[in-house]
Amino acid sequence: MNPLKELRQRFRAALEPLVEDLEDLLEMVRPSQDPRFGDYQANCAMPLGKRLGKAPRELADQIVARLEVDDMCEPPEIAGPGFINLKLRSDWLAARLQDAVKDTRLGVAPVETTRTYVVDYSSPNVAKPMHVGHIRSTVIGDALCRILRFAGHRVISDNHLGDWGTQFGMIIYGYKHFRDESAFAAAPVAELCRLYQLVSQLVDYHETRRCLGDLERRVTEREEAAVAQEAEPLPVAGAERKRAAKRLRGLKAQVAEAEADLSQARKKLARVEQSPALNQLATEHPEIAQAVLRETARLHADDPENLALWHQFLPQCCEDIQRLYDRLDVCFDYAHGESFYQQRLSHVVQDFLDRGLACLSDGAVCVFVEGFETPMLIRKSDGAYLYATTDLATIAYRMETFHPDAILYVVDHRQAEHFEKLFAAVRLWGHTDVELQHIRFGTVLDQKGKPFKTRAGDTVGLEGLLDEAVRKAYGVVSANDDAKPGGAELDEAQRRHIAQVVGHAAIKYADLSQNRTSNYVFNFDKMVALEGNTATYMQYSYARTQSIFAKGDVDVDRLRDADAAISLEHPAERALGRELLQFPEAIDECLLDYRPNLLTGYLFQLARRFSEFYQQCKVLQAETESVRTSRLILCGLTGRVIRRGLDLLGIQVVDKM
RNA sequence: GCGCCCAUAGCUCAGCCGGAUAGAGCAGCGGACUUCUAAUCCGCAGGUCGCAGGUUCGAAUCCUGCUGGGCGUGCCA
Repeated sequence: MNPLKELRQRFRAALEPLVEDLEDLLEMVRPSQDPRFGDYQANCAMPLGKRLGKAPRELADQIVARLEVDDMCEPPEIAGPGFINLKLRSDWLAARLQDAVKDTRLGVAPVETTRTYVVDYSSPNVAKPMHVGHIRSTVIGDALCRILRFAGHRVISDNHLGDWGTQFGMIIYGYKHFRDESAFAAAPVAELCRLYQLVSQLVDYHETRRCLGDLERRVTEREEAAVAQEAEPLPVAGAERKRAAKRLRGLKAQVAEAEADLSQARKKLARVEQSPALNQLATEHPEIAQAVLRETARLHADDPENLALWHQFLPQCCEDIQRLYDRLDVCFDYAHGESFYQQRLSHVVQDFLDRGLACLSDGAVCVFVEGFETPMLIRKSDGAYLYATTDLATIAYRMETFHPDAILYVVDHRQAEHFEKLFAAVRLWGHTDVELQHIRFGTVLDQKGKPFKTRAGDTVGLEGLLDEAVRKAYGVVSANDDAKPGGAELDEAQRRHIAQVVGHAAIKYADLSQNRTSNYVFNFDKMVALEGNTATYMQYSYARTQSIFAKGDVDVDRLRDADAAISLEHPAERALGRELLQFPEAIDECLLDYRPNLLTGYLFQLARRFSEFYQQCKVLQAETESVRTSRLILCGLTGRVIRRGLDLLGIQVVDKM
């Protein structure tokens, strides 16, 4: 049972005779923020008073008089200007807890109307090794899928792989010119990866070489502009003076930016030029960028040789990525990459043209969308298609194949405008009865606050990151085990297993516990810190629930069926019990705006309540047998809610830590 | 230039479709280990919620302006 939902139902009955249109009033029934005001509070008397022109306190009296909550709550109290404070009765709490104990869904009722969701997330470029930038989409997307499924929805997870772009032209070119036959035979994935990076570096080298003059010129121009601005006499008046100062600051920042770009470009060049081998390759392949594009174009034109290579390489590339998904415990129903939609692209463009939704401009096919100055391009002037084209084709396919009620895109916030245009174009195209959501999240930043760059080289590989987290977790697990008063309890294999679970969880949780819309500063130490609001704290709490059963030799399942009474005499018991009953509320809240951090927040609160309870209430040595049983049941339910909650986040638990 | 996002404790952040005295974690200080696992708990200290107006019985939350930062901005994804 969802207590909040139940209370709102009761308020609905009480308010209906008083007022029409009461949905917004019902939303004002909510959990109290301060325990002194009870468990829930209704704030609807004040706005209602305004609406009806009556005194809010008087209305609160009327509402309370009609409110039938005797079975559920202590007598409601009216406070301040007209707050209605509600405290749940302990016997009601205890009865609902018993319901939850017997319920495999822990009191979370399936949604009344099942919807079909397509969730599009992770979407790595299969030619490149996955790096830290892929974490957020993968982890958040996976968590949302799990939560939606648990809530009772039909969920189709789809990994929109980047498997058809220039990166394959690079690999193909590299394979044809640079491959090391024996390395390829021994470890094809690693060799393909090397080839990609080599070609990418050479392309980059020539591109940078070509732009160097522009970069130098830009620095000079900006310096001159800044000097000129500085030479201007400052206006005397306040606002004008401020504006001038701001302009100067802006110009100086631009100079710094240009200088940084230039110095980075020079470093890039030096890296190649200082290596005789690379330098030679660069000299031998001056037109490599164009050659790569030609290989890509041949692939797209169904050239038999390149297509065969693509068919050979694709599974090998995916193998590498799959290993990471296995480690992360992430899986997809479908992995329809860009290549899957190739045949449809020309039809999409033609359809837009035929219906007059798109037009030609400078040789490119454009969809103009209201509210945006710049159009969405769906075909380049050279005839090539763009990712917007693929996105449109993908939506059409999903609509006819899955008939979804909603499609969620778990993608970096920097693509917000792209999605706004895309969604608008889809509406023009006629798909109006589907919820399209860009589940945006903040960029992963480095320590300096700069976005991780995919090309710049210095990205942290995802695999190494996971290894490091596991390594750190191993250290902490061992230290904790060694420090146990009765001596260490875990053997080497157990420690390693626990370190795997704890390390991976640390990385996922660090991401999920943050509001997805804010930027995510990548901080290794913070990620794997094993204290505070972390997965480890939750996992530890879970392990403690299990260790009580082990120590007391208690059969949890038998206890569950025993129908024993639950007592909530101690404040810590009551607080824990109420928290446990709010699991359904946490799920609801979380799905309202697709924000997993609301679920982590709930779990953290629950784990804290449990720690308090654990500290203050002896379980195995409880005063009486019935209190002991009651507390054991609370421990059992706590363990199940934590385990289930973490499972919904894609995080596992262990019985001993 | 235009558009979008952000600004809350020393640090990292939560709270943001209006509710009572703004919350956590980390760091700091002081307590609690003959432990049902101290990876814990209790207490203290820490704040002009960027600034200025406005709407309201009531604003961190909504509106306007400003300041500071980030991102995006027709043929990359």
